[in-house]
Amino acid sequence: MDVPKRRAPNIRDVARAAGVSYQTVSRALNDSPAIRESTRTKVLAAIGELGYRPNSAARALATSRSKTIGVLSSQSGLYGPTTSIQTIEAAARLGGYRLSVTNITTGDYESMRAGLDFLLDQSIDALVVLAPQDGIYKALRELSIGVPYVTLEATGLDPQRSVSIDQTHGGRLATRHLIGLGHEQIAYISGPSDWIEAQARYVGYREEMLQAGLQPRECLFGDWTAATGHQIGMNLLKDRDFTAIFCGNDQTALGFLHACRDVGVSVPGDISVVGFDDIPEAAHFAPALTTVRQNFVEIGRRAIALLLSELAGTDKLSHEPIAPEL
Amino acid sequence: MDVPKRRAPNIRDVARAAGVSYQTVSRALNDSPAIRESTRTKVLAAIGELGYRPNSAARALATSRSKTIGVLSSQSGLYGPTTSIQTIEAAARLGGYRLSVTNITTGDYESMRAGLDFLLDQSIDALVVLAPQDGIYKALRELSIGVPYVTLEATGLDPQRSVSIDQTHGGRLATRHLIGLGHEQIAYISGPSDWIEAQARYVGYREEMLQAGLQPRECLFGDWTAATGHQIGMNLLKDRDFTAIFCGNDQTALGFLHACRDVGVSVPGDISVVGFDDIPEAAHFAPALTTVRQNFVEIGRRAIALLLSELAGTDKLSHEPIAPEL
DNA sequence: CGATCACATGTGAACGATCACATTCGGGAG
DNA sequence: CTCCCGAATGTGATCGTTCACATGTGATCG
Repeated sequence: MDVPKRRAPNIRDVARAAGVSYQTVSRALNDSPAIRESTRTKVLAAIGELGYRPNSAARALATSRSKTIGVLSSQSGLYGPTTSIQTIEAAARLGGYRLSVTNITTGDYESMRAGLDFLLDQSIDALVVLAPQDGIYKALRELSIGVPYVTLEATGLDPQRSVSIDQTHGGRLATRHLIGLGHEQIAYISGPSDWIEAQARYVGYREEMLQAGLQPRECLFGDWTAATGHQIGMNLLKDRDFTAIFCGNDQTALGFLHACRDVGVSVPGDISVVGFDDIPEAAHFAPALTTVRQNFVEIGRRAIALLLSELAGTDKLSHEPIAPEL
Repeated sequence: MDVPKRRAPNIRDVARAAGVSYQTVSRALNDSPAIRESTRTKVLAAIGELGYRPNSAARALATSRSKTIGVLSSQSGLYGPTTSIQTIEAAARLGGYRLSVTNITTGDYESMRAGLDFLLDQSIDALVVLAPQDGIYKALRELSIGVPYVTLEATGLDPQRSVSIDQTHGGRLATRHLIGLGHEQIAYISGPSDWIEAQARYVGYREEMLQAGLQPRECLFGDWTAATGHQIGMNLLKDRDFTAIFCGNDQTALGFLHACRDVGVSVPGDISVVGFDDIPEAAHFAPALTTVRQNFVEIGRRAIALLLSELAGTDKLSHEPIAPEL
């Protein structure tokens, strides 16, 4: 019977090879203390010999835990979410969890719901929501999630389950910096209007302006891309009734800088520009960009720490928002 | 018995509610043709009422197909891989598959192997390898994969299972462009030395130089970041024994442009710069960058098409490398 | 020396789906 | 009216693991 059956070895094959019962093998796999060291090594040897890999589906079925964390993410090559997800993935893997990521291309309610539905069909153990748009709370409410979840970068609406950087504070920082340079006419280019954090940054901008006795300007909605930053910039620069600008993210700022070059306006001579995110490229823009750093790694770390501790039944951790820095 | 048990409804609960057998429910779920339309709707109604979701673990166990595609990806906020993965995710979801992504931070053999191991433990149905570094083939060879897989952006070493953009051709395009501008001393900044596609681009550069009767210069290894581009640039510009440079990717080019500003060298007046990738920001650099466009979306699309057709048992599709464009 | 007890191991029954096969039900042909 | 056949539905076994509990095995102690 040396004919290799087309079937992968299972726990009983290992048991037979090791001369023990299948349950003993199971114990060896799960680091049960109730097993003699000698038998454990015997079992592990058999496992190595057969090239046995535990079947995760069977395990998931028996334990009703899939060791999978679902991630709903707004489609975006954006630096922030990407960084956070990578951190989450690494931390999850360390904790024995894998990630199932679903991207949504449009931020509308329908596709959020579809994305969540897709994830919930997968019997995930926990959920990370990195879709910081307005519709998300409605979607989360309507589908009864049934598993622990966190929302990322959606400041404050649901503090118990959200990990975020204090965007309002970030907006104030950026604005204060410009005011400190002596500017009084400060424009603001935002991201899409339905992004929660973009709204929060505007709030920070607004508060800081009012506090300094200055007139906040209207919020110009972009889409986080350099192309839009450029386009809005070209429009703004026609009038040029401002001396400083706060851009919702660094890509937008890059586009704006480009517009300045096109029109022959010098930065920071004629106009001061502040970005947001501190992407690695920002230091190399022309000129180097002043920007607000967000610790996306910390975001990811906390998100996963929160979930894992909840999955392990430990007490909840702290939820204080993370402070950004200039 | 109206007490809601803490247990999620299963297929038998649905069957009971609909007044049919569990097998009939299964048939309704799997769009079996052997079921009357009226019973199907009856079953679907019961499903909706109970909020039943099929248990994917149980299904995976019974069918021995997990509907999961594993992705091994080199850690990178890099534009290319990120874009490809997003495309893959969308296409996979459309085909009913979900993605399990594992990032590796260092490109060494050990962590590749660990990453693959982690994925193979998950009973994946197929594998996408987006880790275009030298060690990957060894790792793939040593772990017997046992499922269909494709490697992405690892030009040509295993044409049957690889989807790639013709990097050599891309390297030639970029170099030819510079030669066409009349340059004779053309430098080259690469990515890390173990990246397969970086090597291929250098080959293209080299071939094109030789063909034009010019002396190719040595390959300077960076790490795809702007910071390194800047640093290498500062070094290079001390001597300034070249009039043009081909940068391995756009971020590197950005860093190099920064170095040029630092030293007071004008681009493209004194030195011509060509990038690679055509990231969305490239058009907004100062000055706007000439770059080689790679169709990362097409890469992702083909990868998933290849895998899905193999999973469905259809014939293999074409494997021609994708041509980049300037 | 035999009862006790902790420790180590083994056995049956889930988990929730699909697969393979058995059964029922109508309706048309002979 | 019977027989047969295909369409629709039902029943037992199975996938590979863990859980709950039963059983065996030494060592300890009076």
